[in-house]
Amino acid sequence: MLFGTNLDRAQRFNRRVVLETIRVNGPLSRADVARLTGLSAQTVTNIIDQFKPAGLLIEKPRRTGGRGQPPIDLVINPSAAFSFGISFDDRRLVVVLLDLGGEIRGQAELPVAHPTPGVILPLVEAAVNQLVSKTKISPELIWGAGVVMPVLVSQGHPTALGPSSVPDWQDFPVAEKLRERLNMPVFLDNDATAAAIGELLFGAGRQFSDFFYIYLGVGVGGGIIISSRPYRGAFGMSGEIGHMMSVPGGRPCPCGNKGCLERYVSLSAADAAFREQPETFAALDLDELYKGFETKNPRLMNWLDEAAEHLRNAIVSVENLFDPQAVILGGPVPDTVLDALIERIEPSLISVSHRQGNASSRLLKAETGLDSRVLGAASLAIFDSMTPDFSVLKKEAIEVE
Amino acid sequence: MLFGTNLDRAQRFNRRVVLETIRVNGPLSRADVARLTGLSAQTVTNIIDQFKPAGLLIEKPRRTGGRGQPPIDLVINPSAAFSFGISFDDRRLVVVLLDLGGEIRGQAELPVAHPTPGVILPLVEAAVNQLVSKTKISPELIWGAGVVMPVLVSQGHPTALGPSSVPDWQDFPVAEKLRERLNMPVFLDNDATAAAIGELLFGAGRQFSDFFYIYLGVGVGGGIIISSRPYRGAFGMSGEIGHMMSVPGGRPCPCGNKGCLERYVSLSAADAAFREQPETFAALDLDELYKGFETKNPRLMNWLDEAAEHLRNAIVSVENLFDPQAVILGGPVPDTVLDALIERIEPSLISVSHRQGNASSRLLKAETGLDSRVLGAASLAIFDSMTPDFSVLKKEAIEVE
DNA sequence: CTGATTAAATCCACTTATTGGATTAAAAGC
DNA sequence: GCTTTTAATCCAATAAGTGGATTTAATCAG
Repeated sequence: MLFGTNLDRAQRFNRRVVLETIRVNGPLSRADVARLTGLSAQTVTNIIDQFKPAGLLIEKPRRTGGRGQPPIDLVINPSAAFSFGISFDDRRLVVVLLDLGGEIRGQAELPVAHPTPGVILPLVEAAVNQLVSKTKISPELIWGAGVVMPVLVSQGHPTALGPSSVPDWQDFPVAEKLRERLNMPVFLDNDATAAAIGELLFGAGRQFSDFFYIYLGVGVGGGIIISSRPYRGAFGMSGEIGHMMSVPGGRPCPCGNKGCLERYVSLSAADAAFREQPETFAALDLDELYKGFETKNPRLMNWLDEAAEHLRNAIVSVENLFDPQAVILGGPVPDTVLDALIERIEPSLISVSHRQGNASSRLLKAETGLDSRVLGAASLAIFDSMTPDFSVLKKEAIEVE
Repeated sequence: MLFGTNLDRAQRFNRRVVLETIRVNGPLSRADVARLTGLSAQTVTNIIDQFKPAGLLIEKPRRTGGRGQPPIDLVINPSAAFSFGISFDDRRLVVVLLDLGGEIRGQAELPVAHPTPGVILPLVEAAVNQLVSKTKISPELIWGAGVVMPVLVSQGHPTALGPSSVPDWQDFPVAEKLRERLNMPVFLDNDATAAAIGELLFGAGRQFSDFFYIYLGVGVGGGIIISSRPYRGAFGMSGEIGHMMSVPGGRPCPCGNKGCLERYVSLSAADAAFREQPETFAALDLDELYKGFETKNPRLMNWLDEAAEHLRNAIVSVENLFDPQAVILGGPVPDTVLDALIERIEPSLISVSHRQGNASSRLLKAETGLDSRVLGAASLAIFDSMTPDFSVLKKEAIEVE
C-alpha cells in the first residue's frame, strides 16, 4: 500500500542520507556532504549538529593544503554503536559483538547438542550479557541483534520447505522472544540475505549497489541486493538459487523436484562426493570435509570441477535475470575452495553482463570469510538503523536515534 | 549515490501517492485516501485542490447510505492526460494514443520496409501529429511518448548482443531525436519491461506489486516489477530469461552460449518446428505461424508440449530467485497459445512459491493481448509521471504536472 | 418531526525543516 | 598586507503537514 510522508520523516531520511554518505565515502567535510547529497550546506550543518550529542561522528583536525578555509573532516565513530550477531545450527551457537566500523569486539562460541528454543534462548541471553559486561559497552549504544539459523525465513518467521536440522523452530516467534529477553530490537533473516547485507556494509559489496550474493553452505542460497537494499521477494523467500533446475530429471531433491543445483553444488553434495555415497541429509562432518579440501583429495577436486560447471550455468541465469554489477561468492567454506570455484567459472561466463568495455571481474570472492553468517546477522541491526530506505519515510518506520 | 530531500519533493511525492491511490483503488473519498495513505485529511484536501485546475480528478455526486456526512467520491479523469506508444520492427510501425484510463483513443499502423532512423522518425512525427489533430486533444495534456523496438536497451540507448533486425539503430539517440521532433518527453525501453509496465498499470499486474512478466515474442524476454517499479538491473539489461541455460550443451545461440531457453521457447523456435528446419534468424512469417496455431498444426502442438517443459523449468528458477506474487505470460502471440502453455505448465510447478495456503494461480495470462508491446510503450510516459517513485524525492526528478 | 449521533470536509493557528543570502573565519596566492 | 577562495554558520523567510475546532449533511432513535 502507498503511504505519504511529512517533514518529520523527510528529516529522518536526510539524517540517514548524511550518515550513510559519510560512512561509505570516508572522511568528508560538511561541504562535501552537501555536494554529494544535494542538500544545502546549512541543512548538513544542522543534521550533523544533531548527531554530535550521540557521538556518532568524529571531527578530525582541519585539513590544510588547498585554498580557502580548511574543511573539518568527519568520520563515523565506530564505537558509537554496537550490534549483536547470533547464529546457530545443530552443532554450535556463535554470538558476536560488532561495532559500527564492522570490527568484532567480542565473541562467544558454544557447542550445542539439541538446538531447541528452550536450550538456545537462555544461552543466547547469557552470552549477550557476558559480552556486554566484558567489553563494558554501555547498553544504550546497542542498536539491536540479528539472528540467523538454518531455516528459510518468511515474513519474519522460520519456515522450511524440506526437512530441517532445527525442526523445533518451525513458526517459532524467535525475534519476539529474543526481544523480550535481550530488551533490544531483534531481526531474523535468511543466512544468504544476512551475509549479503554484511558484505554490503563491510565487505566486497561496499562498492556496489546491485549484486547477487551466493552463499555456499550445507545448501546453497542467494542474497539479493538491489539499489543498496536487500530484496527478499514478495514473501521473503527470494534468492533460492539452490533450487534452480540444474540437471533436468537429475538427482531427486527434498523440495520435490529433480536436479536442483543444491544437489550438485553445496557442502552436502561435496560431502557425498567425498564419501562416494548418496547424500544423507544428516549432519555433516565439516572438519573432515575441510581437511579433505586442504589435502586436495582427488574426489573433492573432481567435485570442484563438476560443481563449477553447474554453478556457472546458474550464474549465467542470475546475470541474465538480474544484470547485477557483480556476483559475490561466499559462505562457510575455506577460501581456497571459493578461489578454486571462481578460477574454474569466471573465464567462460557469457551473459548480458558480458558487455563490451566491461573488463572488470564479475565474480568476486566475499570478504567476510568463514564467519559471513554471524557477521551478516550482526549487520542486520546496523543496516536497519542506518539505511536511508524508502520505508523511513513511512509513519511506521523506526527512529534512528 | 545518495541524495537528500526537502519539503518540496516530499509534497511532489505525496501528490503522486494520492493520485496513484485513487487510480488503483477506484472511487475514493478524501477521508478514504487519508486513511489509506496515512496522510492527514487536511493534507489530502490540499493536494486534491491542487489537482482540480488540471482536471485530473472527477468528483462524483455525494454517496449516501451510511451515517454522517456523505463522502464525495473521487476518480481519475481518463481524459486529463494522454500518452503515445510507438513500436516498430522490420515489418511495421504502430503508433497509439492512450488515455489515462488505459483506453486507446487512436491508432496508426504503417508497413515499413527499411526501418532506418531516416525513414522511421518522420513517419512517427507525422503519425503523432495526425493523431493529435484527428482526436482534437489539446497538446498540453500529452505527458509524453514511449518507444519500443527489437533491441536491448541499456542506459537509454539501443544495444544488441547478437544480430539485430534493426541494425541501424545501434547506439542511435532515439529518445533525444524524437524529443526534438515531438516536443514531449520520450522514453525508450525494452519490449518486455514496457509490456510489464503496461500490465502493471492497466492489466493483470494491477493487483500485484511484485511480478515477473514473460514476454513471448520472436525471442523471449522478461520484465521485472519489484515494489510496483520496474527493475532494469544495474545496466538496464535485466530480465533476459531467454538466455537462461535450458539444455546444457543444447542448440547454439547467437549470444555465444548453447541451449538458451529462447532456442526452444519463442516464436522463432516455433517457426523452426513448424517448418521442420533449424532457425534461420531471418524475418518470420508470423501470419502463417498464427494460422498454423489456429488450425492446430500437429508440429506446433508438439512444439507447445516441448516448450512448456522448458518454460516450466525457467519459471521454477524465476520463482525461486524472485519469489514474486505472480508470473504473467504475455506477448504478441494468440491467446490460445498462452492458454495452452499455461495449461501445460501450471499444475506441476514446484518452487518456493509452492507454499502452504497458497492456492492462488501463480502463472497468469497477460490482459493487454496482442498489442502488449505498443501499449507498454504508451504506458511508459504515464508511469513516469504518476508513480510515487523514490526518485521523485530527488532534486533531479521531473515535475508531475 | 426533532434532537442526537456520526462522519466528511474544511478553517485556522502553529510547528518545523529547508532555503538562500549575508556574514564570519581561516587558509593560500600575489 | 591585501585579495581571493572556500568552509561553516547566522538569520529571516518560506512552505507543507498537523491537530483541534468548526461546519455540513446525512442517519437513527424516540
